[in-house]
This record gives sequence, C-alpha cells and structure tokens, in this order.
Amino acid sequence: MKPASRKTEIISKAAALFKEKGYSAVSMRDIAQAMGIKAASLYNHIDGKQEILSILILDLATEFTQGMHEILQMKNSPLQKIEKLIELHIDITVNQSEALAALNNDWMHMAEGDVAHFVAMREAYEENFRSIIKEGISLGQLQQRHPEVILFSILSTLRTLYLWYQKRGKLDVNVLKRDMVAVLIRGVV
Amino acid sequence: MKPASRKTEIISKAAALFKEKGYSAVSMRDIAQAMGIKAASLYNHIDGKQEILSILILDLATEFTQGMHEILQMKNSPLQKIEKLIELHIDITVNQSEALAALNNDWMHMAEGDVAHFVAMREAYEENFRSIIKEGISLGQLQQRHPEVILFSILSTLRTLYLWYQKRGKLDVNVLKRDMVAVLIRGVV
DNA sequence: AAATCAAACTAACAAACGTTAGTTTTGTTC
DNA sequence: GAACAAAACTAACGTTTGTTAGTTTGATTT
Repeated sequence: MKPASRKTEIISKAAALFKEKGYSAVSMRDIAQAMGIKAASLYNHIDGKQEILSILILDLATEFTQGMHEILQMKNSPLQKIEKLIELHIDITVNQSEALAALNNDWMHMAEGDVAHFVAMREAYEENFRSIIKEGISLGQLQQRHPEVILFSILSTLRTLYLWYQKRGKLDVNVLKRDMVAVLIRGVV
Repeated sequence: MKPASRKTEIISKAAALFKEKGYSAVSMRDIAQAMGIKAASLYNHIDGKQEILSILILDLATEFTQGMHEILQMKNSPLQKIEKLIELHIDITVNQSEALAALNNDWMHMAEGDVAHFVAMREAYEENFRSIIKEGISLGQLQQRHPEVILFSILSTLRTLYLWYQKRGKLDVNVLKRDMVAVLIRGVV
C-alpha cells in the first residue's frame, strides 16, 4: 500500500480521523499532526478542509453508481441483482470503510453544490434499487410487501456494516457475503 | 406539548439541531438563537454543551435498557421477544428521533465518564439481545446461522430507522410495526 | 413598597479554528 | 554547483468557539 501521492496520503489520514470523531470535530491541525507536519503545510497539497470531504464522498458515491449501472446491465433476475448489490456494498465496506463513514455521516458539511450533486446521486441509486425490488415483487420472486420497507431494511444494514465489520475480527469476505445474503434475503426464521 | 421547564426546552431545541448538523457543528450561539435568547443566558439553565448531550443520550439509553428488562421478564418465546424488541425500537424512534440521532452519532463527544457509562449500557443491551437470539436458534425457532450476523442485521435497521421514518410521510405506527417485524424476521423472499 | 428570584442581558475572556503570505529546507535535474 | 520544484516551515490574520462575570429586567411574594 504505497502513498500514491502526498495528496491521497492526506485524504486517507483525514478519512480515518473523520470516521473516529466526525468531520466537524477534526481540525486541520489534527490532520497535520497525523501526517507529522504543520497545518499550513497541508495547503501545499489541498485547497481546504471541505475539499478533502468532497473528494472522499463524491468519489465513493461514483463508485456506488458505477457498480449499480454494471449490475443493471446484467441479464440476471431481480433477486440475483439484489445479491450482486449486497456483494457490491460488502466489497466497498471492506476496502473503504472510512470514506463510507464520511458519506453516511458528514455529507451535509460539503459545499452547497457538492451536497446537491451527492443527494442527486443517492436518490438515483435508491430509485434504481427500488425498481429492482418492484420488479422482483411483480415477478413473484419477492414477498408482496411495501417496496420501501424492503429497500430500507436492506440498505440500512449495508450502510452501517462498516461500524460492525472491524469490531468482530475481520471475517472472511466470502463468508460474510454468503451470510449477509442469506439473512437479508431469506430472513432469520 | 408544554415546555415542562426551560431546561428541557433547551435540550429539545438542541436535539433538533444536533440531529440536523451533528453535535460538533452546532454552537451554543446556534442553540441560543433557536431559543430566541443570547448564548450566555443558556447557562442559567444548563452547565454546558456537553451536559445537554449527556442528558439526551443517557436518558435514552436508560429507556432502552428498561425496555429490554421488561421484555426479558416476559414469559414469551425468543421469537416473540424479538418482536417486542422491534416494537420497542419503533416506539422510541417515533417519539424520540432526535435523541436517537445523538445516541447513534455523537456519543463519543460526551465527557469521558459518560462515554464509559454509555458503552457499558450498550454492550449489556447487545449481549441481552444476543442471548435471546441464541436461545431462539437452539430452540429451532431461528435459522442456524451466526447469531452475530442476525443481531447486526436487525439492530442496524432499527437504529437507523429514524433517518427514514419521517422522510416517507409518517406511516401509521402499527402498520410500520407489522411490516418491520415481517421483513426483519421472515425476510423478503 | 420592599424583597426575592428566575431569566434575560452586555461585555469580555482565552483558546481554537481555517486559512494566507512569505520564507526556508530538501532533493532532483541540468 | 546552479537552478528548479516540491514540500516543509514560521508567523500571523480575522473569526468563531465555549464559557464566565457582573448587571438588568420583570414578575411574584412578603
């Protein structure tokens, strides 16, 4: 894991701090200290604190969006697509848990335009997910229930997986995928 | 809805702001403005910013703990107890969504001793929940799967329900309970 | 009318904040 | 070794932060 550039190094150090204390509670001096430099030196590499946050969140949101589009193009059943989506979330959680924390908790602290951009991406993502669920219901693959409730219960679990994944010592990713698919789709009973 | 006391009025106004922007991004001047007074006047009623946060979080955590103990004393099956727990979370979400946001996102900003107290309560709560799940598995009422995965998938959905409940215009609570129990326990397929 | 008390006020504090400007250090390329 | 660029530095800026001290207001009680 090499520090591709000084800028990405700062961003990933900042992400770890944001995850721990939240964006607003982390100062530029905190980030600098984690880098072993002074706060002013950060500005040789980045434009400001908000830029760090926006890069973290918008890059990750883009990754989700791309993953969604790839899955939409597959010739799978709705149920299989949902399984793929669960796997997408798990892959991202395992590799990017810190950016995921920022995306979940601190998106509202981005600059206005970036917030709008992010919210639009999130709504499009959820709408695509909802369509898959609706199709699954109308094909009889899913229970005839509020699509909204199904969407929320799956998505909320996947979104907060990052809080839980590391606490329990790093299960094997494939085991995790299998268990999550089973529990989220087939229930616990 | 009367302002029981000036202190509780401050706390509930603060809670709404904390939910919107997070504890660290809300200043005492923000809270004062929401009350229509000056920041210094807040100190006639409360000891400081952290006290507001601790009251919000620890009172709510106590409510969860009490609910858990009542359910543990019932002579119900593990599965019925899980249903009761789901209903407990929904009742709290509907009535206290703002304090719930603080509990989820800002507990680490309490004073050290309060953090320790909170974490102990949360761990005890989760341990009780886990025991019910394990009992359900050994009685054959639940699928033979990692109790941890089941616990997490139920709890993460319930914990973030507050983010979703108000966005979709206030479903009837009893309908919501029925749907959530169905989806969380029997799955979507 | 005097006294009391809750709850507001003004003014100010030291500390921390994000950020800027200008300078020095460091390592690489001619 | 001169020149250059990257990346660090020091020093400072104007704001905002949580909080304190002391004072005034307004209603209720004596």
